[in-house]
Amino acid sequence: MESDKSFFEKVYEVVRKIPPGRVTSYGAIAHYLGTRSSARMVGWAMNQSHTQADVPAHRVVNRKGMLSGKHHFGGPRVMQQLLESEGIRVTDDQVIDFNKVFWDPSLELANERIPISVKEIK
DNA sequence: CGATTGACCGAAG
DNA sequence: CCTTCGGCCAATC
Repeated sequence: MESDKSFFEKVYEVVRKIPPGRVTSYGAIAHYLGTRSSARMVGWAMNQSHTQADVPAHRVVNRKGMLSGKHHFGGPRVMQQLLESEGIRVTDDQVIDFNKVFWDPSLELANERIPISVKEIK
């Protein structure tokens, strides 16, 4: 079972499954892992994500769709460029149409079917 | 070992 | 919309 894997490893695994042109939030990942309240740990996992490979951390933003961790990519421009390169519109450190590009692991991975879930963001 | 910090979230005022 | 607060847990000081 996944019990062998650390919390961080689970986070990395989910992040790797984020399809191009999509983004998710720390809370969504935390919720998917069953630790909704530990969204901060997801952030910490991303901080250590540099130790892992193929972890598109740029597809993970906070619940507002803001590029909160852009400074951790080696430059404040890197994250935005990576997202725009995937077709995601970013303006002023915020993802445009966040509700449309939002990818919720607890929904997409649970059913393993067609993506695109129009989730309402407050 | 105690206190602080952190790529967060949600509720309350 | 804003700020403040509590919670959660690991890494760092």
